[in-house]
Amino acid sequence: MARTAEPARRQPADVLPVARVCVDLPLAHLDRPFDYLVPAAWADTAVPGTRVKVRFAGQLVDGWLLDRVASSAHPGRLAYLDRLVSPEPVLDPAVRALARAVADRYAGTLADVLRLAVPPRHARVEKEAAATPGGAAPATPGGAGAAPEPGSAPAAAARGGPRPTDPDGGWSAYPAGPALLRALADGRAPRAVWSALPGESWPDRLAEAAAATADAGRGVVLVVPDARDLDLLDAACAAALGPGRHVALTAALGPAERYRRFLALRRGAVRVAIGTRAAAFAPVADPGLVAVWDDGDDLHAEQRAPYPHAREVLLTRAQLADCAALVGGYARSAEAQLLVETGWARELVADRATLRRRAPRVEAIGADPQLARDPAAATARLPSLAWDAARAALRADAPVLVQVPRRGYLPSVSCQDCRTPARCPHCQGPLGLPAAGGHTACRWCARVAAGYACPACGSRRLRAAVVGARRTAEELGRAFPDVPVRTSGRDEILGAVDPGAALVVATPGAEPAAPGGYGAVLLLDTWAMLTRADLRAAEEAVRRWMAAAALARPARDGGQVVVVADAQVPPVQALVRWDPGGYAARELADRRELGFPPAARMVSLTGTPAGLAEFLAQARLPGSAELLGPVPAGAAERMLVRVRRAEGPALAAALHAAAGVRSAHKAPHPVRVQVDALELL
DNA sequence: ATAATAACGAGA
DNA sequence: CTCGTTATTATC
Repeated sequence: MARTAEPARRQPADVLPVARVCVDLPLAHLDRPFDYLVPAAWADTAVPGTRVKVRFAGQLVDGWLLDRVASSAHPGRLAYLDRLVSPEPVLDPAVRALARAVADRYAGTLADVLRLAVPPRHARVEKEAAATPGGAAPATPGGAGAAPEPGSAPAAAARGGPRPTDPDGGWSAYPAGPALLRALADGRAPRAVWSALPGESWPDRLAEAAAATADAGRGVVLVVPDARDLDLLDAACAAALGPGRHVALTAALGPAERYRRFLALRRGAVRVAIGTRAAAFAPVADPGLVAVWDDGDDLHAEQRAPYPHAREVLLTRAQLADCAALVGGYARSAEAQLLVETGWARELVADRATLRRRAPRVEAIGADPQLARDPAAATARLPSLAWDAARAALRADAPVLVQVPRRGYLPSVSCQDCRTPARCPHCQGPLGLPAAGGHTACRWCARVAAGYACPACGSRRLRAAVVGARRTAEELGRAFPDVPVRTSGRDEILGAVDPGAALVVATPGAEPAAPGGYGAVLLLDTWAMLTRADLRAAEEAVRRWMAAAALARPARDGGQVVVVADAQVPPVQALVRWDPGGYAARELADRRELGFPPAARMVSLTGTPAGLAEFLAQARLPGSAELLGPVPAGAAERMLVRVRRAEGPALAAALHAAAGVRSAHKAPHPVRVQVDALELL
C-alpha cells in the first residue's frame, strides 16, 4: 500500500499526470469523475481500474481510478491522490462502461453499481495469487466444483435429466440449435430467446454453448437464479469444459474465495464465469456469449440500489460488447418476448413434433367448487383425474410431485362470478380490499372503485382470493398410507429424491430433482397463484407450472401433469399446449393494451409525502410521464411514474438529476427510486 | 464531513 | 460601510 512520504515535495507524473476518480459515495450529485494529480512516484502503478483513496471535502474516501489523462478541465487547484490501495486493476474498462450504462438505465450512481460489480478486496488472496508463477492461475482455479458446499451436490443430469438414448438430444432438438453453436464457434454474435423443451437438461445445453464460445477463444458469462441451479450448471460446465476452465461466483462464498475467483477472471486465467445475479458483472475478458436462465425468476433482481435486473445487465453487456446473448427458460417472460418482437433476438424453439415426443401429457381439471369450499381438505382439492394420475405413477414405482403455493400470498380482488381479476378503471392497477371496512380501492392510484362492475361479465360482486392450506403433505400421506411423503419448501429444500414411488410435496422453486423424471406432477391451488395481487401473477404462474411440469417424464414414458384449474383461462391453456411463446405474446399484447411494463416503463418512488412532493416538484419529467398514486406503502407512501418505453432513458435521467439536486441540498426526506420495480401492488 | 463563500444584520 | 456571524453549496 503506497503512501507519499513528503507531500510538500511531490511532483506530478511526467506523462498523464491527471487521474480521473470516481469517489465511492452514494450521493447522486457526486456521480461524476473528479480530477486528482498523480505523484511522480506512482506514475507507473496508478493505472486505470485500481482502487485509490483520495481526500475529498476534507475526508479520506475510497475511490476508483477511472482514467489517466494529460490535463484537467477543473479550474481550481488539484489535490494529489492520497493512497494507492492496491496495484490490482480490479475494474475492467468494459465492466466500467457496463456499470455506467446500468447506472444510467436505473437512475442510479456509478459508485452504487461498482459496489455490486466488484467484490471487496482481500489483501491476502491478492498476494497469494500474485506469487503464483506467471501471476496467472491461482492454486484453486475455482472451478466451482472445487468449492465444497456442504449438503448440495446433486448430479448434473439428475434434474429432469436428458435421456441419453434420445436420438434428437442436445441442441439438435432445436432446428436453429446447431446453427447457434456454429455461430458461437465462429465468433459471431447471435441473440436468441430460448424456449427449453420439457425435460431439457438446460445446464448441459448452456455448458455446451459456453464450451463452443470458449473454444473459439472468447469469454462467457452465464447467470442463473439461485445456488441450486448454480450447482447443476457448475457440474455441467465441469463436464463440458474440463477442469479449471470456469469459475462459479455466488454470494455464499466467503470473501476470500469470492475475491480469488474474481481475480482469476480479471487476470484472464479463466474465461468462463457462471453465477447468480452479481456474476452478470463478472470481469470476463472479451465476452463472446452472455446468457441468463429463467429470467422471469425475481431472484434476478438485485436487492441493493439501484436494483438492476441480471437480464438487463447482460443484455446491455451484449449490446456494448457486440457479443452473443441467450435468454432461456422453460417459460418465456414478457420481457424476453419483447426482444423477439422488436427483432433484437431470434426465437430458439423446438418444432411441434419434437415437443410432442418430449412433453408429458398435460391436462387441466377444474376443482369441484362444492368441495373446494373446504380448503383444509387436500382430498377436496384432488379431483379424480389427479388422483388417478398419482396412483398410476406410484404403481409404476415412480415419484409424484405435488406443487402447492407458498403461504402468505397477498389476496387480491377478483370477480365473484367469473373470477376475472378486478382492475382499476382508471389506470388498470389491481384493486385491493381495505383493511377495515372502507371501499375497494386501486393499489396503484388509490382511486376508490365504488361502482365497480366486472368488465367480463358485468357482475358487481367481488371476492378476495383464498390461499391454499399447508397441510397438503399430511393429508396426502393419509390418502396414500404406504408411500413415503417428502416435503421441500423454503425452510428445507431437497436437492433430489431417490428413484421409486414417493410423494414429493414442494412449493414453487423448491421442486427436487428426480432421476428419470416424475411419473406425475400435480399442480394444486392454482387460483391462489393466478389471482395474486401482482401484475405478473399469471406469467409467474405459468413459469412455475412449467418449471414443475418440465420435471415429468415424457408422455410416452407415462409422464402426466394435472393442473387443477379452469382449462379455459389462457395461462392454463399455455401449459396444456406447452406454448410459452404464444402465451408470452399474449401477455405482452395485454401489457401494451394496459400500459404495463415492459411495454411501458414504470418507476416507483417511495418516501414520505413531503419527500415525494419535493422530489416531484424538482424533477423535469418527460412529456409522456403519467403519475399514479400516492398509495400507502408501509410507513411511507409510494407513487408510480409511467412513460412510454422510448422515454425510459429520459425519465431515468430526470429522476437521477432530481435526486442529485436533493442530495446536494441534504434533503431530509429521502426518496427511493426503483426503475422496473417488480412488485407493483 | 469541512471548507470556501454568499448572505445577513448590528453597530459605527 | 465594515466586521462578525450564520446559511449555503461545492467538494478535484
